[in-house]
Amino acid sequence: MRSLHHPGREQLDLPAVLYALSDPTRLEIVRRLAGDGELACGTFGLPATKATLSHHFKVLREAGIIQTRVEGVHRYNSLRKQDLDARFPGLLKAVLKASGPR
Amino acid sequence: MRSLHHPGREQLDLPAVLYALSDPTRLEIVRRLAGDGELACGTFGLPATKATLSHHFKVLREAGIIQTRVEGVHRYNSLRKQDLDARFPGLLKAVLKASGPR
DNA sequence: CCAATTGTTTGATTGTCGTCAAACAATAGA
DNA sequence: TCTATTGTTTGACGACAATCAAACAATTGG
Repeated sequence: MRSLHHPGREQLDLPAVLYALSDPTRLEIVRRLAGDGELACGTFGLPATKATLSHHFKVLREAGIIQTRVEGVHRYNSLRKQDLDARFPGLLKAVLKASGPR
Repeated sequence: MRSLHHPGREQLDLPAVLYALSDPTRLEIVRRLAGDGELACGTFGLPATKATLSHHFKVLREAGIIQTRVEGVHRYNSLRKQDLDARFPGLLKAVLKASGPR
């Protein structure tokens, strides 16, 4: 399998980040990660096939919003809070707050 | 001409707002409005035809990010700062800050 | 080694987006 | 009234996005 691509902190692009967050499914993924820290792809229970979810994770990953750690047969995803906050201060917090209380 | 559509404050939708802001041209429009207050459509000097710009203004307007006031032959656009801040506290500020200094 | 599990990739389909030229609408001024 | 001026709308085109099924890859357990 091709290795997972994670852009560096300096490469984070605001339009790309906003675009990635503009999809309801991806926004929901981000909200859950914000609450739970680290989650495997299969544990989200969202109404989409695994192929579709894999696509959404890829969009979030390539925008630099999440990072994916491989452990055995699982992929554990987590928010890149520090990188996002360093590059776009207050943005993630505002988006999470705006997306409603958990 | 059909009257200009402006959604109410309560109807502002986060994904739609994030999507509208995810285009570089639209982001630039928002940045200029944030600095200059109120601007006619033709005064932006952006590299696009008037048809394309009209489209971008429409997307911003229908997402509730700007409001357009008709005066004579001009359309004056301004940011809906108060509505955005009421609905999504801190979001506009974070986006503007993240989009770089003017 | 074999089968089950987890997730990615590919190929196809369907729909939307950004862009432009051209036609249109509305207003202001001569 | 005629003519600029300003902006919107329409129609078209190419590019891209969301979705799924099916095939594939990688690991774990028996």
